[in-house]
Amino acid sequence: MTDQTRASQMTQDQPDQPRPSRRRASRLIDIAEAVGVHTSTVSRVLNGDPAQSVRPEVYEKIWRTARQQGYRPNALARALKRRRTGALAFVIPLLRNPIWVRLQRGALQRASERGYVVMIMEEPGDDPQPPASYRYLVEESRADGLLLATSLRIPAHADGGSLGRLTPVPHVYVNRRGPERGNDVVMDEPGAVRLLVDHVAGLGHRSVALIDGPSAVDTVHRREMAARRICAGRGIQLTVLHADATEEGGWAATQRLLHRGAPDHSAPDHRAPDHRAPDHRAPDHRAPDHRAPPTVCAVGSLNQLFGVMAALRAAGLAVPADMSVVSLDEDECLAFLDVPVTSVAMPLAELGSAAVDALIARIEQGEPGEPGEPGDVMIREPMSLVLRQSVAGPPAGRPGQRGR
Amino acid sequence: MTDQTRASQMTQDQPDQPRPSRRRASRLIDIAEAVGVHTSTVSRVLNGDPAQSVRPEVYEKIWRTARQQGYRPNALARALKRRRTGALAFVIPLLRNPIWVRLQRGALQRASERGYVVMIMEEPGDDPQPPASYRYLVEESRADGLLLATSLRIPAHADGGSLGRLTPVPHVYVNRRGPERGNDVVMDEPGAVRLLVDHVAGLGHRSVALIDGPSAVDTVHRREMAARRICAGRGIQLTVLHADATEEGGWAATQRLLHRGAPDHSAPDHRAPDHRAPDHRAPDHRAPDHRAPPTVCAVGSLNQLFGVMAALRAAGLAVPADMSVVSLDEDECLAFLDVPVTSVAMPLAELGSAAVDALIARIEQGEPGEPGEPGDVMIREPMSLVLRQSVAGPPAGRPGQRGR
DNA sequence: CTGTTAGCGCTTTCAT
DNA sequence: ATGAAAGCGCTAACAG
Repeated sequence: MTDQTRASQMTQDQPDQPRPSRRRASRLIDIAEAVGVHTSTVSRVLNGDPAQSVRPEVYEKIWRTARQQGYRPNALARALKRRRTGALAFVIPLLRNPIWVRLQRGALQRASERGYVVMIMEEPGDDPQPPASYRYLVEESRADGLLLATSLRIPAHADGGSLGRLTPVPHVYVNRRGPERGNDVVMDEPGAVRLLVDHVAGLGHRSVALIDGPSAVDTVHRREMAARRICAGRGIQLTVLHADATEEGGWAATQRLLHRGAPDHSAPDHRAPDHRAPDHRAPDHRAPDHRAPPTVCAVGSLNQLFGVMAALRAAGLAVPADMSVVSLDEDECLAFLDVPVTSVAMPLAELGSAAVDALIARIEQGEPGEPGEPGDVMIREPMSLVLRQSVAGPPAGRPGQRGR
Repeated sequence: MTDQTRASQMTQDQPDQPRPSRRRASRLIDIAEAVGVHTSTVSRVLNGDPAQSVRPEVYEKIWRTARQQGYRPNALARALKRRRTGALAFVIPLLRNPIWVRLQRGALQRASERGYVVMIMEEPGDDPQPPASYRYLVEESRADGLLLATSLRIPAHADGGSLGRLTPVPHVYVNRRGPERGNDVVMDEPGAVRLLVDHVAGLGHRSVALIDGPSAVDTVHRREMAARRICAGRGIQLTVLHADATEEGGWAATQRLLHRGAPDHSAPDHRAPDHRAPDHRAPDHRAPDHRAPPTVCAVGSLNQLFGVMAALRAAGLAVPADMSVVSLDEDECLAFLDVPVTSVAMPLAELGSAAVDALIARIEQGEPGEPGEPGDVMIREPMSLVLRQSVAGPPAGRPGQRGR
């Protein structure tokens, strides 16, 4: 079949050298013939079919020849027959954020334990697709189900259940909530926020700022809601600032925060070293703001954190003397910054592994919806505060206040 | 087949609700029947078989029904028949390093342009497997070929060509050189080193240190060789320090560098903030070292860079006044560090995309080796120096020297 | 121009 | 305890 190809290549020297063996992979039938039994027997033996037993001698012989022929079941043929590929697709928004790395690792690990392979797809950064646009992976039988960590918080109406229409596509939303209930695997964001707030409240802080990604991102939204509730309950003032989940974004948000309540816009041009810092949110319509200025910045992502620290530094604010900082994203590098940054470490690997379990449950149960309803899962693994040097009590003498 | 499963779930209320349609995906034969032609005709039309034409009316009708049935070719069946899966496997060592992220992006992008999907596999960090251990992906027909970026520099003898034995497995080494020649896709590391050395040499530096990963990593090895050659050629002293490609490693290597030639080991305990800093290399047997102390640190990876900066800071050395620093890994966050760090930006995305092209060439040519030999590829895209504030001339008055 | 025929490699009743 | 037969969904000769 590939004769023309081969022919065009054979007109070469060394025509008698041991030609790169073109022998194709060993098949079930090769073993069957070698052993002198039928393929179905080989199949049963190799798959450890518990139903019936085989004569110990054939059993032995089959395994032996399989091993010596280096037999590998053809995943394609098997999948075609079994109607199951043994692959999961994991759709990730922006590979650059380290949280996905950890999450991925947990997922990969667990999937392989359960006999699945994971194919990772990166959502094109420029135009985020709705989750339904990954249906094709299942419809084309490339994967049995979808792990969705797409960037946008999916409005209930927009994509409402279209993922499970027609051919029901097994899927779970990872670290996000999808439009329909019952397919979400998330962490305890409120718990993380509470840990953080309790920590700084205990130190005497009375006003905190939360700098996080766009509120269209579900995690961000959940953190914001939790923060509002918790701070209200503890009588702590909260200022929320949304910005891109980038260094730039963190920088810009911090600028906004620092210039809050400062009606003179004549502040020196605090710009990021070699970038422009576009202001993404509509101008703060409640400015000038007379609330107590925050003495703590909680930052939603590592990337933003770099921008926040830089902006604080540029404004001449010392951390933690003038401003405490906490990252909601743990990373090894935090320990090595000029001011080592305290963070909340989330159970990311557990999230990844739980998501895989949840997805496999949906795949293997066959019929979706209804009874035995898998339901949403919230990772119960405890998060922890990684104490470093970016948090202290509020600036001396003015608990909860900070001078200009 | 899934009857028992389903049955156990049917004993529920709402037995009359529009049960989640179990209709399975539309097949070729469904379209054929709807249109009233044979499946082969449908197949030809849908695949745009250039050989023959069809009556425009059937052509139209086929496309129309295909679209309205939401037809998706079953990748499994197709692959089984065509003996090609349309998938590539990308084996990556440690997802945490940002360079793989960029590389991945380039690869994903290009692969999808060429009609392939990429499944990413992460090599278990603890015990790196030899590349040959990923053969199974091809042998089981899960992928058509392998993009290998495994962590270890493969000794020529160890794995000698075993990847192409028996069933020849199409593969390329990405950013690495494999045991056999002809399957490597790499960047111009010497060029990067030259760019860096020329830059600092032009500023008057005469002694530079290269802090990089373990020399078992191929990139590291190539950079070291290039650095030795180039520095020798320019009369510049070079000190090479290997350490783990982590923050810890960078910290430890810097310690070693700073204590070089200081026979008194009574130096204060410069330890990383909250880690131990194990010394990985055998003690420097040529100590005490009387060469001119380096006035520039070139750092091989972003993770190490954090450790290097921290160690310099802890030692009371100002950057760039006392020591210039250059990262061989560009990343947005470098612009936001307390001292923004100059770096060499490598064409990572191009590398990823070139690797995909190279692999596809090997896959589609059928017969490996011999004529039309694809050969190694070196990415020609230019790298560039991203100038920030971590580089200055050598400490005043002592060109190329630095005080203790 | 289009239908027939034969599988790809494997699993799975159903016989024996 | 094992073989026969059917078929997953698609493609590719080869006929007409």
